[in-house]
Amino acid sequence: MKSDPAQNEEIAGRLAALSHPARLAILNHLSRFEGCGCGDVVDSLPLAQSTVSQHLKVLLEAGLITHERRMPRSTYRLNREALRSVSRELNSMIDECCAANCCTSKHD
Amino acid sequence: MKSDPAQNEEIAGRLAALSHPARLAILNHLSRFEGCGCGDVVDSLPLAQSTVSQHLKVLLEAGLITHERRMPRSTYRLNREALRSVSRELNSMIDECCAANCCTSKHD
DNA sequence: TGATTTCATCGTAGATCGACGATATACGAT
DNA sequence: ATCGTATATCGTCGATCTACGATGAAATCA
Repeated sequence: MKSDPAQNEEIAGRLAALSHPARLAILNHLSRFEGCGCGDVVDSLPLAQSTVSQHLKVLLEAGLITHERRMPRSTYRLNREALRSVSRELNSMIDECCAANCCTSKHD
Repeated sequence: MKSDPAQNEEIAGRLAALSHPARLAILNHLSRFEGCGCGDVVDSLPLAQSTVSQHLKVLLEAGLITHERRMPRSTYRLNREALRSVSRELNSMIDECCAANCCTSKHD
């Protein structure tokens, strides 16, 4: 129930990976076209190939997607388990915040 | 069910407010000590007063906390409704991603 | 072999973030 | 009126983010 700095850091990191519209759009695209390559994603967004590749890297490093580098076409897939896990973590953190019947009101 | 760019932008914005360990710690603190002022938060974190004030502003602008500017001590409170709403939004977005039985696999 | 396709990475420029100290503001108390 | 406390805002600096074009590597195709 304590606010663990390390845990905050971890959750914040995962949320950071999610906090960019392009990355959300990429996740959305991957959810509809399982196993598509970088180029497919590029076609679905108004961004340069290198930019999309960067965003994919961010998502990959956050563990939210997986990567199969089978040239020439590499495939990206959602890591649904990880996504659900982030969602659950945020949920429980917020639940704790909301449930906490603030034992002590410091001033009032 | 479409990936709406505007909606992505909005969710991403809220998540961005949450994606910093100090801000999570602040929310946590506020959940335990309802209605405390900036100084109280400062005492609970290894950050300068101006920095904490900044973070509070970010949370405020994201609508995740409320502010009652009753000088000399202003009070910040969690906006539990907004927090739950963010959590729910992320949840449903991820649910959609996970549920989507990717109709078409572009290549395989 | 050489050309093409697909993708990752590098280098870079501009924008934004995160932190701080210093300063300004608002108010209560003396 | 002045002082002290609590807080917000400003200015700044370094670090990180976001975007791009250019380049490099890997595999397939001609």
